[in-house]
Order: sequence, then structure tokens, then C-alpha cells
Amino acid sequence: MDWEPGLSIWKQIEKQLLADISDGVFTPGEKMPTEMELVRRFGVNRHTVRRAMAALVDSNVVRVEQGRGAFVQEQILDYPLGSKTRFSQIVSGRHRLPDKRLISSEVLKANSTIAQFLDVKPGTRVIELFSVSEADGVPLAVATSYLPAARFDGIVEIFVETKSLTEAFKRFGIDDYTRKTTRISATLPSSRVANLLKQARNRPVISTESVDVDSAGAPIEYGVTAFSSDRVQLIVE
Amino acid sequence: MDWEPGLSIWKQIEKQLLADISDGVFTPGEKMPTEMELVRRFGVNRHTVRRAMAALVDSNVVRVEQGRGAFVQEQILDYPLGSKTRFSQIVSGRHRLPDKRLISSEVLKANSTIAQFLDVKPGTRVIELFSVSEADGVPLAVATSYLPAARFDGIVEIFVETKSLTEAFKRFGIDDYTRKTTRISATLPSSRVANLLKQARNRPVISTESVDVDSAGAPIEYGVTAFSSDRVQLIVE
DNA sequence: ATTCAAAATTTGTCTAGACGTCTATACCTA
DNA sequence: TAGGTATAGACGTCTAGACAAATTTTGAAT
Repeated sequence: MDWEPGLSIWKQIEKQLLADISDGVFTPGEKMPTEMELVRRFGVNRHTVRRAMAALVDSNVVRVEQGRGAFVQEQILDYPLGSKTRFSQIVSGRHRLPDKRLISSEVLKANSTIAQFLDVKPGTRVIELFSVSEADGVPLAVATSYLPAARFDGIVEIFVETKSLTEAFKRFGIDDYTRKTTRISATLPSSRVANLLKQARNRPVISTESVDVDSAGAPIEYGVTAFSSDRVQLIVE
Repeated sequence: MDWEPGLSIWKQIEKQLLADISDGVFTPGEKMPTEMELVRRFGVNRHTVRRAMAALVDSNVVRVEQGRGAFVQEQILDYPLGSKTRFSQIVSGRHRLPDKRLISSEVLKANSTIAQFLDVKPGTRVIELFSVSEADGVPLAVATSYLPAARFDGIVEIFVETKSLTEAFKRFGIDDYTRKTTRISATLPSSRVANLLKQARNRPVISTESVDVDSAGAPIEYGVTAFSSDRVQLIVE
């Protein structure tokens, strides 16, 4: 690499990296060479590379995680928290491909918390769904959902097939449902959640706890969702 | 200075400097020791001081000028450019003390530009007012105003007394007036203007050219104002 | 006194190296 | 197999020094 005079080298490196990102050489989410690789590529000192990266971090183009590396900052998805928000609609609306993969499911007896939210007696059989929501293959959230088993027997297969709870509910005659309550908090993810989100354990997640009710007001789902705070921004309206 | 463990030294320096600024050790506009002075004060390497200063610059607390030094960033005043904006109202609204000092005044014959804007014949006698507007003693702008002499005979004394054109106009029966046009540009100040603004000649000023009209639509003032771009930000609504 | 050029100041950039902290991975042990 | 440990990899901080660029000061010449 040869440097043009009049513009500091670190700015030229910043410019080049920015161009690479625009050109898709480095794709959002992962990639970006290590500092030492950039040192070799540009033939400058590590500090010079760091100066350029600092500028990119400052302008929110890349995100750096100590010990891991630098990552092209994904476009943060605005996720409106309305009473009728549907994951797939929101993602599709941003011209990104939504996907919701089921990780595991089982039937268990409701503890007092679950029973309370689903308005059933403790010990009632409920279906637990553990799933990952993705956009363009990038995980945005992991969700644990609880549904009353008696009402939704066989919903797991439908969910796996349609990859959408909204669709699955329709097969059970629920064409419309509403978010009743949402509680929001920020925590650090468990290693399992961090793994599924493909994010560092020291990056926080936004946790929401919500209950969906059918048009009659009966609870049909109680769920806890962990959003990657690097990729999703909740919008409360 | 002794460093507490767990927090990087540059962050502690940043914190200390921030505290100094809050405490008024370094006052807005001028001051701030040089890098080498800070090096001696904190007993660290120059780069460490620079890292701290960079953070302060980033958070807009300090402004650095190569070859000159670092300056505590004055609070930038948002100056809305509405048709009824009054300097003293804006400054008072920010809980700062407005002042408008007359530097010089004279009566001269209008050249074609002035005549055009004031809608009078070239050669008509006009009053020229040259004044400095300040907030809390800090100069924000210098203004050159032209008023038709025939209509506003004796306004200079009133202006000096009330330090406000708005007030002076009132004495002439003008309770309400409106900004008609405003043209905005950015230039480097003349040495005289830079001096009055107490700012460096290589720091730009925002220049506005405006015409005020009375409620009947007759021009009462044509003025050119140079705002210190470091201290004022024009807001167009 | 003014002007012009040189010198001194002050901040900006780049290089070099050392060590700390955090993360991921491989390996070893129970 | 599970869990802890050691190690390597990667970013974070700090020091040291040199030179460049911009500004201010100094001083000499006119």
C-alpha cells in the first residue's frame, strides 16, 4: 500500500476499510482481520491500525470485543414493542429474511410463575419451546415460550414446519392475538444463550417477559425473550 | 498523583480534568494546560495525556487547536433563526446574561446595496451601528446594522442606553417587527472582527445578512452579523 | 514602528516495545 | 465424560522517542 501525501495514514486506512465494508469484503456480523493482520496488510505499526479502527468504532461502523476481535457492526434492527408486533413482519419489513428455528421442546408441568401468567393451575401440562430468531442468518433473539399443552397439542410440529408461532396459532383457530404485558430488563446472557446468539458473554442482552392473549383475553403464550443488544433496539411506542 | 487500580490511568486523568472544569479551575473559552504541563502534573507519558484529552474532545467538553492548545469548549448557543427571534430573549432563555455593546456609530450615505435592502434611494442618509453581542461577557456575534436616518434620528442614544434594538424601535412606535430575509454564509473573520469576538482568525464565523421590516412591511434595518461558530449554532426552523 | 524571517511552542502522526486483560482452545485429570 | 488448567491469540494500556504541521514568539533589518 502506498500513501498519498496530505492525508494521514490512519485516515487512509480508515477509508480503505470503510470501502471494504461497503464492497462486502467484510460482511456484517463477523469477519474483520485482526490488528496484526491489518498491520501486515498495510505495512504500518499496530498503533496506526488501532487509530483507524478507533475512528470506525467511533462512527459505529465496527464493534471491537477485547480478546475476540473486531466485527462489522450489524445494522441495528428497530423492534417496535406494540401489542401486535410480529417478528417475521418486522424483519421482512426491513427487507431481511426472517427465520425462527426450534432448538428444543418438551412438555412439562407448570411451576407457579408459568401457571400464573398462563392463568392455569400449577402442575398443568405446558409446552416449552426454545427457539432462535434470525434475520438473514444472524441470530437476533432466543425465546423460551410456554403454551398450555391441552389447547395446543401438536403445535410443535406445525411450528417447526411454518417457523412461525403466528402461523401455528392460526391452525388452532387463533387468527388474532395480542401482547398483553411486556417487562423489559437487561442482563448478561448465560453461556447457552450467548452461544445461540453468537455473541460474547460479556455483551448484554435485552430480556423481555411477555404474555400473549387471544381475542377472548385468554393467555395463549408466556415467553421470555433475550434480544442481542448489539443487533436489536426495542422501540416502545 | 496516585492511581487507583481497576480503572485505566487515562480515564482517571479524564475524570480529574472534567472535575477541574466543573470546579472552574479551567474556565470556558481559554485556558487548559499544555500537554507537557499535564505530563508533568500527572507524571505520565504524553500519549496517556493525549488519550484522556481525546476522550474530552470526543465528548465535546474540550476543543483542541494544533499549535495553539486546548480550550474548554464554551457551551454552544442554539440560535433559532425565526422571523421573530430576538437576541436578548434567546440568551435570557438559556439563563445567560445578554449584553449588546455599541462599538461605533456614524451617519453615512447609503450605497447601492444598503439602499436596495432598505428600499431607499442611494445616497439617502443611514445610520450605521457596529455592535458586539455577548452572553455572560463572552462575545457571540458582531453586527453591523443600517437604519434609515430620517426615521430613526436619535436612536443611537436610546440603543446605548437600553442595549437593545428591539427596545429602541419601541421608542419609535415600532412594537413589532419581522425578519424578512436571511442569507447565511461562512467566512474567516477580519482581524477586527476576530478581535472583537476574541477568537482566532482561522476559526470561521457564520455570517448572516438580514432585513427587518415593520408591521407595514417597510424595511427598518439591514444588518450583517458575524457569529462565532465556536459559540453559536444557527437553527433554521 | 513595521515587516519579515527564524526560532520556539504546541499539537498531530508514526514507530517500537512491553505488559495487562480477556477469550477461546487444547489438554489433562478425576 | 466433565471440569479445571494451561496456553495461545487478540485487544487494551502505557511508555519512549522522533519527526511533521500549525501557531506563536522573538529578533533583526529596514
